[in-house]
Amino acid sequence: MATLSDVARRAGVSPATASRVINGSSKPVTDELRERVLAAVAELQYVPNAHAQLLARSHRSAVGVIVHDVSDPYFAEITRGLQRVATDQGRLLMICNSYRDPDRELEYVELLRGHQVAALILAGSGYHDEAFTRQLNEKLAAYEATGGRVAVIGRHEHSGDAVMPDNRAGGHLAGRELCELGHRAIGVVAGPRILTTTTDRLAGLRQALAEQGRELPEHRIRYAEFDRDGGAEATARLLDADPGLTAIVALNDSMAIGALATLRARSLAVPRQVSVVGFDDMPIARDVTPALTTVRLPLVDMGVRAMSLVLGAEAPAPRVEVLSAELIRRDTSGPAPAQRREATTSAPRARRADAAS
Amino acid sequence: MATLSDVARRAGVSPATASRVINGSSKPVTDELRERVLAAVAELQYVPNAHAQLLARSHRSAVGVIVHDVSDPYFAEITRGLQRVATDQGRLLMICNSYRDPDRELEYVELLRGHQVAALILAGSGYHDEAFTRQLNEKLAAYEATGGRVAVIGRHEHSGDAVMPDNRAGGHLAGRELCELGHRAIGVVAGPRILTTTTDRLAGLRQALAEQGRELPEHRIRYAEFDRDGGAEATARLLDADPGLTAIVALNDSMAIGALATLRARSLAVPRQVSVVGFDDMPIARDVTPALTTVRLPLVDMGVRAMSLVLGAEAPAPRVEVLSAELIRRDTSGPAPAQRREATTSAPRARRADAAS
DNA sequence: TCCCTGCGGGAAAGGGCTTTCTCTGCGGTA
DNA sequence: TACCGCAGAGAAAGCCCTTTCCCGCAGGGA
Repeated sequence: MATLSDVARRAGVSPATASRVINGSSKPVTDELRERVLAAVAELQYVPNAHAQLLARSHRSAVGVIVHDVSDPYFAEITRGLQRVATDQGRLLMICNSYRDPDRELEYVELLRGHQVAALILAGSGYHDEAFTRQLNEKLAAYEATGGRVAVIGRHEHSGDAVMPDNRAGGHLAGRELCELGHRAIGVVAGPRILTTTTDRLAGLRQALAEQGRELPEHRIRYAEFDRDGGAEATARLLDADPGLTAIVALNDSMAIGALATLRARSLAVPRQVSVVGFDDMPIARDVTPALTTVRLPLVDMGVRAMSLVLGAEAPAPRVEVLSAELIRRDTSGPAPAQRREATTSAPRARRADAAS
Repeated sequence: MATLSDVARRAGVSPATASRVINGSSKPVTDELRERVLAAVAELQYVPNAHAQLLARSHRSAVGVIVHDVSDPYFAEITRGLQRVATDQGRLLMICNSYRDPDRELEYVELLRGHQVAALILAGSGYHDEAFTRQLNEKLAAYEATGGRVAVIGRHEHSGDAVMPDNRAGGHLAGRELCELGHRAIGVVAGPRILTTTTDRLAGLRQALAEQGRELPEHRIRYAEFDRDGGAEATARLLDADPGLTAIVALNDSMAIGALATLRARSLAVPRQVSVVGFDDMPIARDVTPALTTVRLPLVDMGVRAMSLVLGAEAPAPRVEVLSAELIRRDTSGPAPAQRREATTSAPRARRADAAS
């Protein structure tokens, strides 16, 4: 690899001058020397060693991002928002997938810190895990102590600024909608219970039911992976245990798609026999058939805000921005079938007649 | 930020010793000193400066990857394959999204070279653009000349090893299937014509029709962006121009999903009135309704192979691995409706009666 | 007893770049 | 003419690590 001094030698100038030409320094250089340097760069196909540069100018310009998985639409959208702002400001993003592994999350914080990022953004649910939360907080605090900026998206329990989708309100929206449609036997296809996102959404849902004097018994909840297959499987378990269900809330859209797959496999008509409500409003939600009723979160905006917070002026105290959820009515939700309402027992098909309550 | 010498000073040892402890060097260090160093590291929350490390050990270990967009399922799957191999070998991946902007692609090659990556992988279609292709090739050659390894996925026109999905055979598969189902009025929803992927797939399709003595007239092809909205829009244009179409081939699954949306909006039954065949077999293909008939490409495997090539032994000459495509029959394809076959003119609805040929 | 060996540790030389500081030579003012 | 100031170029001091080379010392063989 050609180095700067190779270029300088070839151009017959000092490395200092070469550097100035290459970086468009404010220090003036005569046109003749400039030309010579540029020519040498072209001839040698010179590319500056980024590590050496980064080391020399102790600049911190890149921003580190830790997400569950960029190719998961939820995070893809958030990342889009992050990128938009970062690009505007000429910042490079270093994106890391934690695949929801707490240890990996911790490692990535170190890694990114080691890479001298100017700021750190963690997106994705927090964990109900005291020890881990404390550890992560220590690391983040240490990073902030050295001038690093931190923002989290969708997790409240950490130091630094936070952008929070209103998961609880979203859960409430879904619950209220189904209640108003007359559903009483509502099952929930939930993500891992260790995630705060799961419990927050569940809490909102529970509250909506409570307002109608109902409750959400634990046996009507199935926890599984937060993805399509998890949703399919949880739905199957739910239906096996309680065939009288008239509605299913999936705690994210991927799971909802899995739920629809299971319902289709069992020839249950959506929404005539069973309604389905998702969560997140990922782009694909409108393209499944029937189009998915879901709770929309302003994902791109969440990314934009987080990045703005972290690149903007420092605040005396951590800021929290809550972004609200919105119900998007499409075609997977409809009135509860009269004859199926509140099929309280759980024997096979037969008992769909007893309209309870 | 604490530095290595801070740690060393605090532990009362030399930086050399501190470094050895921290990196688990082969050189032995007495337990007592080791303890002291480790304690100092913990107290100072020391994290080595990655740039300094990378500069000091001139090790090239990371691998650069340039894709269109990681959150596009096509590339997400490929990336999964790349990751798998890279992780196994303890390599870090630097992933860059070019968003199909040739200039950005060129920039990223430089950027990654500047970051001293051990290898470079470019995934995604090539361009029909001589000037660009030449430029990129020069850059890649310069990189290879300094010991860098290069592999491309899905583009043939560059130096370095190549992993090629058999786009042409895939197009042929789709075309033959539709011919066998009796379709004669076949429209194509294509990606940008500047992409070699588009033209390769189209060529295969054309060949399949030619084998049946048919041809694919240019007016039955609509070029648009390689995404859902592009597919929806192209389908609309296609249908406007030629309402007698009984089948649509979309040149990737995202476009196929857009096509399904347009068909649904126009109340055209799939596959009864119109068949649809996609391309790629992204995960979502099985979850749309009707489930998408498509041409499967071994995306993950493509990633695995490319990374293996690039991290494996160097070959005297560039290698090319061609991976074959496979037709996946699902529910969007069916026999051509008898009365709609080969509606050759293009006036409005009325002429669906003339069953030609 | 002397020399050699080997081990644990430190000094110091990079690695490639940026940037401050220094130096030279020129034009302009007193 | 003598001096000042400044523009343009280079020398050199870092930036933070890794790693080679070297040194001192203790133990073992002759």
